[in-house]
Amino acid sequence: MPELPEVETVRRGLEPSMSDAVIVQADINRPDLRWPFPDRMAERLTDRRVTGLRRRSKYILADLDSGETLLIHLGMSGRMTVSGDPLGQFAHTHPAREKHDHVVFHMDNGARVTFNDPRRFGAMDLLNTTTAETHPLLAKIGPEPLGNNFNEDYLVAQLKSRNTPIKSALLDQRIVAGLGNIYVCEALFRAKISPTRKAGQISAPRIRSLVPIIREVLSDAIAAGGSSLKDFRQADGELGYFQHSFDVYGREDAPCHTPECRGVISRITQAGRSSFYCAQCQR
DNA sequence: ATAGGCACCTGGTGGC
DNA sequence: TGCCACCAGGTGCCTA
Repeated sequence: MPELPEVETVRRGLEPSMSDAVIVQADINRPDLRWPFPDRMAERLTDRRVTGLRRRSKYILADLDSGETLLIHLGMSGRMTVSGDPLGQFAHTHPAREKHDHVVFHMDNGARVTFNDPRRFGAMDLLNTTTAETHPLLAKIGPEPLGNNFNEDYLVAQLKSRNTPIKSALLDQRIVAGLGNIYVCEALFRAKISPTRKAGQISAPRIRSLVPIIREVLSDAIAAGGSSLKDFRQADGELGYFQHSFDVYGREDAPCHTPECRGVISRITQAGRSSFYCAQCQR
């Protein structure tokens, strides 16, 4: 589910409940997600004020007044939802604990933030705020696609000597952060580039064209409140709308959206994952 | 260094 | 209903 736009949507949804609020209780309902939780995680979170909520790639980073930062990754199926009354003005009830509710943060404003993740590919860790960028999970990640360090010259230089399909290259988080299977397919469609084309053999002008397109695809999705598939929900439980805007993802055998194009969308497997594209107009 | 494949885990869907 | 195969948003790790 969660690529950069979904993670950013979740971050924004959590902000009113978590930012500048104190975690008065942390329920840790199992010992691990993808990896074991850090030592004494509940104690290290309890009574800590969240001083800021950031996002880096697909990670949410909650800065704490202890000088530590809580790192959260949603994996494939992770969700974070808010219940209760963040303003703390009214009596309210919280929903019962559900299956796969692995971590629950009780905030001093009355909000409850629940991390639910059936497949448990997600992760949490605690790291020093000042050295967060050197954390093993963050150290090798490339530039933010919506930031200034991701630009045309950079992408051309990165892809120039790559012998891997452009699809795989754009999924490589070391080249650019935050893209996943859906938005790579969508960006390549808008750029009219076949996912099978070797990155290094695509002309510089076409590579350059990918930069504003990637920015646009991600911005559109964030503006729509995230997408992704079937069950993506924003922190307030509302469904994201971008899923209604997919041109290729999940549209196997459906007509190509390019005006005048008579093609239908194909699904192929690359590196074990589905790629959707129009073989007629993506070259 | 780079590229490709597997593993981790659960649930939903569709066919028989 | 039951069983089974296949598919799913990610990414660390291992092997050539």
